[in-house]
Amino acid sequence: MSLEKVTAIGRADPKRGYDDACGTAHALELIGERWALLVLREMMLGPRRFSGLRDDLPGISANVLTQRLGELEERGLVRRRRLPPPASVQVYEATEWGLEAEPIVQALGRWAARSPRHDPTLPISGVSILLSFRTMIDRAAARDWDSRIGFRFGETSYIAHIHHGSIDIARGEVVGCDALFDGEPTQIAAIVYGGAPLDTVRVDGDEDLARRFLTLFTLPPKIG
Amino acid sequence: MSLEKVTAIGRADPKRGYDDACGTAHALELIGERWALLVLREMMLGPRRFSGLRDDLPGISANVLTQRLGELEERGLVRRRRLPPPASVQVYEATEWGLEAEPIVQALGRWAARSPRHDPTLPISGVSILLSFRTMIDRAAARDWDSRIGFRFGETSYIAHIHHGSIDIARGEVVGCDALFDGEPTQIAAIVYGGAPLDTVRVDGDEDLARRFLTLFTLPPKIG
DNA sequence: CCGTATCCAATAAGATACTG
DNA sequence: CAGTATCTTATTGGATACGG
Repeated sequence: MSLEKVTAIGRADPKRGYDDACGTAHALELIGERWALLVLREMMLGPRRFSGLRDDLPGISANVLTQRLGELEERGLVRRRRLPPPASVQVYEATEWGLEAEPIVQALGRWAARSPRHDPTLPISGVSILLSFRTMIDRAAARDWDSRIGFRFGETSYIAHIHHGSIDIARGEVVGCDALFDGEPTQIAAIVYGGAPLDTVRVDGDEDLARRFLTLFTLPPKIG
Repeated sequence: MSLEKVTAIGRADPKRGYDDACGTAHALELIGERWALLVLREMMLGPRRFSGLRDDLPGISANVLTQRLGELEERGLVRRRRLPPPASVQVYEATEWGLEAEPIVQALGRWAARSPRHDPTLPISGVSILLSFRTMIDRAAARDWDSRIGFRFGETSYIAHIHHGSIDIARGEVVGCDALFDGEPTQIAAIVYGGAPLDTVRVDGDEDLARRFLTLFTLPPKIG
């Protein structure tokens, strides 16, 4: 009894708390561990499998991913679900509350984009680049849009619906799109944010629309 | 079997980066270390001294505070300044860009306030409770306000100016206030967010106004 | 292929004592 | 007061091995 209790109190409950009523401090107890928020980010556009998470989080080790998933689940941010047969695979999905953390992801991203050290040529995941669109969209420029842009990143595809200055993103088949990008997320990022030429990815449909789409996203000015 | 140098080279350059172009990941490289964001938070309402930071971050050790301050300075979020004689003390202040991290602090705080594990009776710093007012103010309820509320927390005092649904906060002498609170930040938090009685702190000036002020801040509903 | 568990080396954090 | 230095503990990441 005593051995179990000690371990539970000393480590499991608040792993290493801040003893601070401030909501910010509590948030850091929930999602402040290394990798935790990035794991949650990867679930922002739908459930993910273990290996997908691992692939899109370069550098995370399997045991750390297991541990983070367990913590996020225990804290109510992530749910583990087994898909019905014949798929029968296990997936991890963000809970309602977990999805509500997107403003945190956005605030961090918007702020860090001004960093002189930010390197937009590093690899980036499909979820990240699409979420960055939601963060960086120029609402004024997109005010009169009503278009569907598809993205195919290997196995997984998404549709972005731009309308009334904002952008909805859903995972799903790329049907009924006005334009379709097919390529590596990192290439798309290089084009949108790094000014790279469009020819490193495949574009189907209305290419002019695709070009104009890419101009809807602009990084804030660097500091200095 | 394995080469010793490989690991050393592989991780020497970026201390322990995420190798991810996503802005969120970069933000975590800048302010994701333990304590870093809370140190920055304490500077959101003006420069702070080493010992003040230490006092308001219960549990941080001196060496970790030293290290975080050095990292935040090196990354351009914090500046070290020596006040002119006769004060001649060293203070740490957030840079412009550091101050721009306040939306991150707010997003985290707003989100975590819905946590079932959040304990508003823990100790809280003066800066934290005042920043929480900025996060939690009911803009509709404060729309027609134009009042100055003073706060005296030991040595340090602040004036909050509520007007047009928002709230400006500045450190400084509590002159020209319509009401003044004098007490422990933790007590104020218990009153505002925990429904504790008003009599644990001293209130000067318009007590009715002070009471109405306290109702301007409401926590979002808990999840469940 | 999907995870989980275990062992090990490298870091980061915490506690405490100490110095200008 | 404002930090350093030092020692101990905890966490992380990598490799690997193991069961479904």
